[in-house]
Parts: sequence; C-alpha cells; structure tokens
Amino acid sequence: MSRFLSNATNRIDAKGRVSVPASFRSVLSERGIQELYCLQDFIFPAVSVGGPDLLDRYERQIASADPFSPEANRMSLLVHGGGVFMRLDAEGRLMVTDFIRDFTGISSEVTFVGRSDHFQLWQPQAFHEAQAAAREGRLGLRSL
Amino acid sequence: MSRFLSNATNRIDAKGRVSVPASFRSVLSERGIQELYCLQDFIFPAVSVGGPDLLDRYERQIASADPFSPEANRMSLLVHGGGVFMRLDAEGRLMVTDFIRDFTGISSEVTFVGRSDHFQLWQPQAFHEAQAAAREGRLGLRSL
DNA sequence: GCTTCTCCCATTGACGCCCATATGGTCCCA
DNA sequence: TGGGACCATATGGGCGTCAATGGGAGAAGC
Repeated sequence: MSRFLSNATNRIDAKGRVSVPASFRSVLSERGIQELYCLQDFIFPAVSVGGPDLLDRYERQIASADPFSPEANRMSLLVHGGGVFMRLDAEGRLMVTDFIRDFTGISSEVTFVGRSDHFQLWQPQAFHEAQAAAREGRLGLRSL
Repeated sequence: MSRFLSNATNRIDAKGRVSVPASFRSVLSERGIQELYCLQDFIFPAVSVGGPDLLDRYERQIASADPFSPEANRMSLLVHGGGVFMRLDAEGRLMVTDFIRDFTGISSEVTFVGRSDHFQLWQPQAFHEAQAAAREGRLGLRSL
C-alpha cells in the first residue's frame, strides 16, 4: 500500500492542533519522513504536505520549464517563497498555522486528502465542492 | 477465470457492517485479493470495489498526462482523494462508512452488483431504477 | 513577566477480532 | 418422494485495543 489515499476530517482543538489520520502517519513512518514540507496547491485552495522529496519534484518541474516564463516565475514564488517545514508532535498532531488558515479557509475542522505521494489539507466544504466539480467535469468523457 | 456476476441484497447490522455475498468472496480469494480498493463511480450513485489493480488502472491514466496539469490534479483528487482501501473482517463483512452512505444513499440495505472485474455497492431502489432505465436504453441518472 | 510551543498523561469512543446463533438450502436415506 | 441431518452463509453481539481528542505542566521565546 504505502501511499496516501482516501480522506478524513478531524477537529482542531483549543490549542490549534489537529491529529493527522493514523493511516497517513503510518505511510510517513514507512517512508521515513520526519520533516514535513508544506506548500500551497497551484490550483485548489489547499495546502500540500509531503516529505522533502516533494520539494525536489517541484524544483525539477520548475527547472524543466523555460526559466524566464511567467509560469516558472509563478511556481518558484509559491514553492520557494511559500513553502514551510513542519513537524508532528508525539501524538501525531500538527499546528494549524495562520499560513494554512488564510490560504485554505480552514477554521475549526481539517479534511485530510490523500494524493498518493503526498496529502493535502482542505476546508471540508471546499473539498466536497471541488470533488463534485471534478466529477462533473468527467461526465461526458468515457469512464474507464 | 471466475468473474463478479449477478446481484444480491444484504442487510446492514447495528454496527454498520454488511456481509459480502459468498460468491463474490470466492472470486476475491481466487484472485488473491485481500485489500479492497473502493471508489465512487463516475456516472452512477454507486461505489466500485475491486483489487489494487483497479487503482493501478486509474493511476496509469493519470500518469499518461502531464503530472502538474489541472487535468491530472482533478483526476487525482477523485482517484486518490476519493478512493479508500478496505479489508473484510473474518466473516467476510465490510463496514459501511459515511463515505459510502453519503454517495450512494444507502441506509439499511446494500445491493451488491457484479461488474465482471469488480463489483459495486448500490442503494437497492437506485439499482432497480438504473437497471430499468438501462433496459429502456436510457441513462438512469437520479438527481444526486 | 507573560505568551506560545512542546512534551506528557487521561479519557472516550470507534473499530477490529472473536465467538454464538439463526436461517435456508442440499444431500442422503428410508 | 418426503423427512431429517448436515453444512454454509448471513447475522448478532461481547470485548479489547488503538486512534482521536482534551487538558496540565514545564521549557523556550518576546
């Protein structure tokens, strides 16, 4: 298995912490990830979380683009300027910082969304809407 | 090679579990499937269930696109963010989670529907309507 | 000094694992 | 051919374990 899959919604406590789902934590430990790298998604109002390899992937993507293109410029601004390192506490919780709240609209609950090699933090309602929209977009295309 | 065929309706017990029909279970064990991958159908209000190979098929589809494209991002949101791995208990039952209930409308009974290489979970009434509609050559979409 | 973060422990509620019972079908034998 | 024993499946429920959550106290920073 060993990939981030499925979604779960957890509550933020009075101190601003939220438990990362156990299934995600086991993937993290399997992969030996201790430092989490967080950055804003390019399309959705969500924060992506993964190991340092996540940063590597984005840097390769930027490197592969024309370095003077607006696209590469914009990506670098988000990846290098917007990225944050975080750690979990002993119980597997992370602090929901203002950086996360402002970009995602998260206030009292966090939806954790698996994305195979990383996972994301969403405001629950926004996640449901985005998923519904993505499904609509596929209607009309042939399904597998 | 045996396939998932026919349909059967079973009751959900007080703890939210439901028995997978024995004929489906024997197909699962023949194929050596122990971990079940579940995903919302793209067209019908039903949840598809199959082996990890089901997920592999979708991932190949995603991999064929530019990994940073909006299209791949949306697809991953559905396949990774909406998919779940599940296991059967010792008696061959699975938990009917809110994820399944919300999408299918299932409350007290589950109709298992064979689809050759996978099977689906339906709300009984919705299944009958969709099948009747299919007989008439229509697409039996209920409003979700 | 006060606030903010980290480490630690307590509670509780959900889920997995186990065993018990019911129900319906099949096979064997009279 | 009808009755009964046997078996497999579906279903019900107890109980232990672990994850999610809440809160206290010490450490570090402003």
